[in-house]
Amino acid sequence: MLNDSDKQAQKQQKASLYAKVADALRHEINEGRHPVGGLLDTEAELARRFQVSRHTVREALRLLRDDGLVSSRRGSGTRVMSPLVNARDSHQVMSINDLVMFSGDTTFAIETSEVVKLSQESASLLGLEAGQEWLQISGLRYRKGESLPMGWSSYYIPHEYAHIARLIHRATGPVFVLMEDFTGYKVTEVQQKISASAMPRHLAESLQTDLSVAALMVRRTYLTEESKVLQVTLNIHPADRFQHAMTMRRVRKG
Amino acid sequence: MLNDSDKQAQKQQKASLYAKVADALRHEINEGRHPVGGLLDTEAELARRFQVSRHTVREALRLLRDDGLVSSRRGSGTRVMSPLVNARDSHQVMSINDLVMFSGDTTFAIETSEVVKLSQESASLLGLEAGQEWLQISGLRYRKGESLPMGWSSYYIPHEYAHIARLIHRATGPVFVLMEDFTGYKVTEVQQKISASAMPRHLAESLQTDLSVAALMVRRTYLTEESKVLQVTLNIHPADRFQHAMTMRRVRKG
DNA sequence: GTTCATTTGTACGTATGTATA
DNA sequence: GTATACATACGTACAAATGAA
Repeated sequence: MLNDSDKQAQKQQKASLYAKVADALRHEINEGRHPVGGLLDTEAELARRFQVSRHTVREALRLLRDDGLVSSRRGSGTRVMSPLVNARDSHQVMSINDLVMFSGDTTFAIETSEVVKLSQESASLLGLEAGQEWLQISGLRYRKGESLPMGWSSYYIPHEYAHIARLIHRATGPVFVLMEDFTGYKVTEVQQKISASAMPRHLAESLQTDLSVAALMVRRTYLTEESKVLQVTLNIHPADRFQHAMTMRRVRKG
Repeated sequence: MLNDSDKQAQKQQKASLYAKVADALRHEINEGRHPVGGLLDTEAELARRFQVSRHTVREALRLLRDDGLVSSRRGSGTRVMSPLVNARDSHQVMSINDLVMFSGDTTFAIETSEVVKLSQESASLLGLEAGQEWLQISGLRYRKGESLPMGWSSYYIPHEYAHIARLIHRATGPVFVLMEDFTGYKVTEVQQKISASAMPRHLAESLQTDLSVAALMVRRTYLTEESKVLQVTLNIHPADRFQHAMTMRRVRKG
């Protein structure tokens, strides 16, 4: 049986050069040799010190950046991040099972596609401003092979992008990916709100359900870096046909 | 005002070369030009096609890999991932607003604390096996300063750890942290299921609500690395008093 | 089972662009 | 404006894994 330092040594021996450099720097940072908030040695200095090329140093620093341990800025340098921020356990990584719902598992039967002016009521439901115009695409969503719809989906898209409506018909992946592709914006934040309510009267018939069944409402707002709303989706499900599942995992450290 | 393609073009013009290559490939994949599960062109081919160096192609592919869109294997090639798996949401970092709920914001008024044998019904609700014995701690949860309860909370803990019940009374942070501390296990995974239902008859009175109001049910299962269930919590909220909010953010690099 | 061409991974060198101080 | 430091991009070479002959 190998002890820890043996194991570590063995590990280091097999590791790539940039991984060794990264481990060395990680160790130095953890030991407090580089003050938090301070600048790390420059890439050129590190290359000299470890007797490797700058390329190798950059690959090593990339690993540390991916771990949130350091942060680099062009012209400035590479800074050691606060351990409060890095801490790896503080951010948990989740796989969002139900976003998968929007790919191959389900089909979306579009019923309406039109530009609408938001009423006070629907605006508050969507978290948008009343009176604004949005492209609204609505329809029933079915699980593959099932005849009862799993819910009613509505997409709201800024009316200036109304022309991508036709693309959504043959879309395979999530719609917001299409939106990113065609607007040039990048979604950096998704806000999700899940609530319960009574079954909306006007949907009971299409959903082939009873007004006594509760509804699960899932609203997602897709925001760009500049906080522009690129898309809002609202999904309304009969309580007995859908539940929102999610798994959070502690990130394992390298 | 710029139209879409102008904006996209402008954005592309400012972007780095490898970002442009990545965007082009992303676009091709989204359009279905590269079959899912199939091999992408080799790095050398892409370099020739885009008239860039292999280095630039590799940087572009790195972006796509980070997004989970493709996956590379030495000796084999670069494969287009299933859209079920990719969708880049696989690594998103979320701040779980509602887990905060269990700390300072709210108070928990314990009403019952006893070891129960799970009925078939409650077992299926909890995702546990019927007939097993669990410590059940239940009570009303209040927001600070409010007189109406925001919901009914139940904690289920393996009966062999029943002695930590008394600790929960004065607990400040999340209960599962206590559990980790006293069992020596570490929670590596939390499964969450959110569903809607009718208001359970036996809770309407304590919650001071009406049977006509729907209920939002949030179940969390805390698992150790060995998939041992360390804790299950079930929260039942009147639809008008609670909604589950969550924010997902793309991890920023650099 | 071995050999061999293919393909990605690692590592080096060099040069230039661009943001920062 | 100038020097510095990271970012981008070109090139080359070899290592290691893969898969087919």
